[in-house]
Amino acid sequence: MLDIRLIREQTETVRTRLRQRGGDVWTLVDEVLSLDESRRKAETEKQALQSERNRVSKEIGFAKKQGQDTSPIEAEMRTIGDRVDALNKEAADLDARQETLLLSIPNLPHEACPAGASAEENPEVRVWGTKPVLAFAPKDHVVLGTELKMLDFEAGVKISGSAFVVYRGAGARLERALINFLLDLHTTQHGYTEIAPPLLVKPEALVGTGQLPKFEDQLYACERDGLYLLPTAEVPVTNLHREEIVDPAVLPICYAAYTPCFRREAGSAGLGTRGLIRMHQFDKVELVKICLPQDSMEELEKLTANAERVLQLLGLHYRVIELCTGDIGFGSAKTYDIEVWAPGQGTYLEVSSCSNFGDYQSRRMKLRYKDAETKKNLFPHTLNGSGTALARLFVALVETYQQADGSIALPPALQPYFGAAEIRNPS
RNA sequence: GGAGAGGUGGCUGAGUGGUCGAAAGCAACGCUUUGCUAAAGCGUCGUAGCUCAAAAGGUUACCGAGGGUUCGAAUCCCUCCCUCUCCGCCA
Repeated sequence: MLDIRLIREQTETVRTRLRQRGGDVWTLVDEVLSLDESRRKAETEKQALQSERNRVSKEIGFAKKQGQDTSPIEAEMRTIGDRVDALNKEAADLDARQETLLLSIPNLPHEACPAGASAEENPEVRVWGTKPVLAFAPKDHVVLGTELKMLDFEAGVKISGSAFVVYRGAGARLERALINFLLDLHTTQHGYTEIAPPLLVKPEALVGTGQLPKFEDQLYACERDGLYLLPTAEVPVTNLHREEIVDPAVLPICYAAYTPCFRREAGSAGLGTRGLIRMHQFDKVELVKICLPQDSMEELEKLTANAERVLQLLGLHYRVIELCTGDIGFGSAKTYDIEVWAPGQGTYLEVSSCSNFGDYQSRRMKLRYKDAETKKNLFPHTLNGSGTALARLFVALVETYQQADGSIALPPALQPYFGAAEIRNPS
């Protein structure tokens, strides 16, 4: 969340930057400021009374020891107590309202975030490789996966409903090979520590990373237990250090985690999309970083490069785009999306979104570090990016490496993980 | 799920109604002494809010969480949560 002091002291800047996101969130600035003013007024008044009460209470203690009758003062203090209670309620109420409001205000886009109204204005940053040229009409992954008995969409529907899939045989094995390949790459080559987190998380964790309170309708909830299925490993992994004061010497902290991700995709336009493109459950390897504020932009570049490395090693053509102010996510200050080419789709698919959240998440989750010089507790910056999403990587992979005879030739990097060089029809 | 024990500052641990944000020890940091190390001495050493132009200072809150009793609560009462041990169940 945004620092209320920043809103107070640099109101115009905050308003302007929020405005760049589009919509009308910027209008919440005035609301939060007026709430803040009443809150502080109530607080100050309350504290003056409490101070008075503390002082007199001590005097009563002394007087009683000397055997004096203190009942008149006590009666007087009772009325002060009542006023304190009332003011306390008022202050607590205003504080809660301010907190709620602050939690629903998105992050400020960074100066380095390109201005723009919508996805159409996202600039392309770079392109790697070229679109593969096939000597035949490419099949899409649904056809390929079904023919090779790797993907069973009907079974997914039977067991769990639409937008669920069953991987089987070589498909299940390929998925597992990809997971291992990605984790090994990031842990042994890029210096990330592997994490295997719980898949059910508390609401506090989701507030910390920004999914709650605003996006509850996108989450699967286990109401009996007050837990949610995670929509991304970003949630448990970033929250590993929630409410901690970390030693700056250990920064940057770099974590890599494989987890399934669960998303309701309520109201999502693409939910009817054919195949694996948009599922309620999909696998993902997520990269998370916690670093010093001055390092976060450089870390974002590294993080993005680490995710790109996946596609390079797999020989998949991709492009990197930068999200403009009108398109970046709720908590993000700057985001790169990596889109891989899928020949069967004839389009680019987003397989990674790498974001610098600045101190937006760490403030929400009270994650801090003690500054070596000033000894003050400051908020570190958090980042995360997919490294990468598996389902769409699967799509790009089988569609790119499909052969004229309907088999799939796997790229060399994956062969040791898969245990074979190609996937053929098992029958 | 059943029974019991317990939750106090980075850690250990004292504190059963008043001057306690909290003794003491350890750890950490700074200074002094010291050829280095070690040791000793002195000092500093929680978090958040409000106030203040800022710093200093002042002030409030926080002893698992939330309520209650009281002029006054770490301390008394209630509810909840968590941890540990044992039993049951279980991958």
